[in-house]
Amino acid sequence: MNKSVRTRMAPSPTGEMHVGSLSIILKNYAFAKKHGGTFILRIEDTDKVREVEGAKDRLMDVIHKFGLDWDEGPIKGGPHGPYVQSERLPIYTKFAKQLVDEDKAYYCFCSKERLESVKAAAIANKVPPKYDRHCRSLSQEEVAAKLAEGSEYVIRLKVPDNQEIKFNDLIRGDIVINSDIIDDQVLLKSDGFPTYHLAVVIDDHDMEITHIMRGEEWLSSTPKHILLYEAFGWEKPVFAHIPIYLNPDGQGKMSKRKGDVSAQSYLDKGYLPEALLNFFMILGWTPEDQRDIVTLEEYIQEFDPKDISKKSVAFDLKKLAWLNGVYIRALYEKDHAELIKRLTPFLPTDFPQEKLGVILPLVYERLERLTDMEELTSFFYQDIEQDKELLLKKADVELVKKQLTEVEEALMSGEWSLSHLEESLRGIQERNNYQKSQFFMMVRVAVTGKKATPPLFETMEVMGKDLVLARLKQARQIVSA
RNA sequence: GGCCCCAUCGUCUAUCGGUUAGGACAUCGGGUUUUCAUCCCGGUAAGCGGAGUUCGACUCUCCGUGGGGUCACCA
Repeated sequence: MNKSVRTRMAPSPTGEMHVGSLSIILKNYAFAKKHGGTFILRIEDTDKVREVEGAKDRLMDVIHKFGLDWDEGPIKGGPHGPYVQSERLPIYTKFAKQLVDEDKAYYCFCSKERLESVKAAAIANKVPPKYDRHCRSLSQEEVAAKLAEGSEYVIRLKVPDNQEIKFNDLIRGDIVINSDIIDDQVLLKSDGFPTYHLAVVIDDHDMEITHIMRGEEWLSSTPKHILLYEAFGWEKPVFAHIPIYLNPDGQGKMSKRKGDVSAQSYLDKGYLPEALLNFFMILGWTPEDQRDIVTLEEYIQEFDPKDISKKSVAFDLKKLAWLNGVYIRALYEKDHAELIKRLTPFLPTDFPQEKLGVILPLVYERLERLTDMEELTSFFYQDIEQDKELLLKKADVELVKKQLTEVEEALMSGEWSLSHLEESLRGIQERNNYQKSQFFMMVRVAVTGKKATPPLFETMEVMGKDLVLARLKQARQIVSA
């Protein structure tokens, strides 16, 4: 292709960034980068009723948090601005009027009430609800009169009768739809704002978008856009409708009812942005060699939208969790300091920061999410309560008391080192021929209060002599009680 | 319901007419180990159904069935 690739993502500031939207941003971004093209961010804020305060900034903020960025768009600007639709109103009005002048669109003065009753009647008669084109046949004089008296109006597209509308989708191939099922679409709303359909077509053309990669939910409105491109006589971009994410159980598109849908919420839950990105990459697309771990750079090289799977995919949380663990372990190996930095916001306020460096090596490979850190390490700095039943598992009171006393005495003296700890405890176990699993598990529970912990000796070393001795004493009291 | 899209292990996928249908996650079992985790090894598990086309269909066609999307002065 000789025309430089230009892709875009156009979120609407009506809520938080959806994981599906972010995934589509990733694809548009990667495709543009792969071809040395341009990725554009455009804000589609034409619905003033649903707009949410601050949403626009959070949308942009989240994109940055995932390490992505746009080449043209809000903040950055660019040769095709403004990139916020509410700042482009005159453009839409101009083109809408142009369509009316060319007899490709018309004024409609129908009241909301009339529209409602037309719809209700259609439903009652079990026919597809559709505008009855009441105003399509208004004479020029009638329209002029209505306009003169200041009646509210919208501008609707004159959709042709029984016409085959064809377009090609990069992922699905040729798609043909009969125009009869398309309503005379509202292009310009009575508040003067354009509808999505008018605005996207004008902006995508104006911003010279070459490839539209968007969610599959837009597939059925693409014919409307095709009609508009043809009405304006504009060249059509390449379309690629990307399958949507289904709930983890595979039932229906992702909904708040069944889990988190905002990209930010996954960050908040301790997923690494790069792990999430990797997850988006391999959900519905596989690299040639079928590997699961793909970096952004590799993705840019290898990704091709035409290879995206056609089917909607379940948002498999299990795989995400696995991927996140892989990324946490890799980050630890690569850059301790960076992992510590990422972990910090997830630590409780009483966490002993100065000990993080020695605690982390003990637990990092047990972290599936950054939020796991608290649960995994709380016994290092918070009071614990040992379970008597657990302490006495596979042994009786007298034996456990004896064992605890022996351990206490052994650790009282000598230097506090890993080798000393190991020699002492192993010595006690071997000399008395204690059952390994019983003895070490008992000590583990006594010292940490937990059945599952990092390696015992290392853990005790990091805890320090005072704490360990105190815990042993506490355990002895609980057993005796 | 109309229209559109889709259909291989539980999940995500490989296969692009001829394979013992492969991989990853999950799951199960084993090894390493004082627990958990990591790591290593192994197992269970799939072509929705029915007609065609073909020497031969998971793969092509059609019809069912199932799933998803969409039918606003929302995007």
